[in-house]
Amino acid sequence: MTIAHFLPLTDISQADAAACSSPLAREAIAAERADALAHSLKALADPARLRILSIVSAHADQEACVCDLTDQLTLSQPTISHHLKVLVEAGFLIRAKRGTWSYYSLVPGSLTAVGAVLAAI
Amino acid sequence: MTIAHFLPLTDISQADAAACSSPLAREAIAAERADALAHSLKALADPARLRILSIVSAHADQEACVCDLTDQLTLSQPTISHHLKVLVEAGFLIRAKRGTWSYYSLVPGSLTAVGAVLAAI
DNA sequence: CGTAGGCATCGACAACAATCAATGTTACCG
DNA sequence: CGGTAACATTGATTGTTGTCGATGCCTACG
Repeated sequence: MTIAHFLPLTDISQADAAACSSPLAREAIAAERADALAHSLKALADPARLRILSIVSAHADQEACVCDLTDQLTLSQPTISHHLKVLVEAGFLIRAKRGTWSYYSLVPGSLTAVGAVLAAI
Repeated sequence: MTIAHFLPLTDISQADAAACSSPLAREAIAAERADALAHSLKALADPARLRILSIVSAHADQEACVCDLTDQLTLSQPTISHHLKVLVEAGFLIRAKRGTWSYYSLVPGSLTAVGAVLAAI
């Protein structure tokens, strides 16, 4: 009978850890969740895309067409289309084509959700 | 005397906008703010770095040494050092060297701040 | 129909970033 | 001191990404 019998199992496993290590208060994020979150953040981590989201969000009807963006961003039209595609595929924008124009609008709650996950890390 | 005299100034300026455009409810994000936010998000937009932050945050004393990270991440030690440097320079981690070991801890509120800015876009 | 305008896609290129092996630096220990 | 252990830095490589010109597609309009 040793003192180990009176310790919780986690303390026994800690005996294997390095000397510098301290106990865990909870589980760390899983690898797949980190991958998914990183994917979302990668879509947001570009100045042009952040400005696109902000311009869309600043419109009274929460909608902007590509011409609104080419006016305000000093980028070529193909580049803006590329950024829009990234944001749509990441789930932050949805596209609505009406006539000749394409209108982009925010997916409600998508930015808030990412922000909340970040704050919970 | 035309009808324009009875319209608010914003409507007059809107006359210059393209036909597809809708009125703005507020200002969009400034270019420099977008740059700064993108820089922060770029530091976070990597699975390994998110896991590092989570592992640090999961420790009871909110502190982890490099050996904790090399144990849990399947990455070489130089790569982990590189990610740690990125997170320190972006203002999410601080480094405390004690003896042979380097201990990394979260900068309080840094993640929450980014999350809040995101949600406000 | 033919033409023009709005937008998406393609292909190419340059800049950047993630990774690792090798090496350097610093502190501890015998 | 010499050796070892923990971590940082360097250099090279490879994959990724932002950007643009050229082109294609679709819709409206005369």
